[in-house]
Amino acid sequence: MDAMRPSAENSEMDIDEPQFLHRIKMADAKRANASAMAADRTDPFQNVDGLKFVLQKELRNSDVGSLGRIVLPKREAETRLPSLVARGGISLMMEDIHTKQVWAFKYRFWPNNKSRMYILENAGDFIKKHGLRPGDIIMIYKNEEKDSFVLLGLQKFLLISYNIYPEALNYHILLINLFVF
DNA sequence: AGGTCATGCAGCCTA
DNA sequence: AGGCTGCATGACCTG
Repeated sequence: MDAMRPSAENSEMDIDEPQFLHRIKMADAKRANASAMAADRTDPFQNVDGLKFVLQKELRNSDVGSLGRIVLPKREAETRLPSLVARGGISLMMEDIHTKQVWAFKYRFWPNNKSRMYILENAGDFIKKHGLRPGDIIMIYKNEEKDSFVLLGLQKFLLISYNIYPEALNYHILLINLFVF
């Protein structure tokens, strides 16, 4: 299982290489990595077959712990998920593509200083069922035609459909192949 | 400096 | 007592 996880960055250094060349190389690699990370955060698999990237989250200890709630990134949540007026939030139905199990999550926010924190609640069973751990990634896409969403847990190659309107559940099976790497 | 977010934790609830 | 809810705190990041 750990073999599937990202390995640590290769910091091995070419001893024969002049020091300045090595530094330039490392700086370039760092920049490339940084821009790749930035791209991931905004739109890693942009607009595939009508599915628009909404957000991704690398799961933390507190996300996969016993509380069953996942903190979502604020900017993407506010701009790309349904806006929340009441702090009680909204209920979301999600269908597991493999088991056809339908999960009931709750999307809500907490007041935090003068701002908000956005939370996906009742995620404990989902986390446990699929063995998600710190470092695993979930991603949410939106199907704009159906005004619905897709949720993925990357480490386990899970494909979960998530939508506001329960009648629109079958639309993204083709995505599976995109995430087998 | 101000914002974000991972986690701490008080107080309520339930048994 | 122990778990859960709802927010508070503080480390860290960004501009």
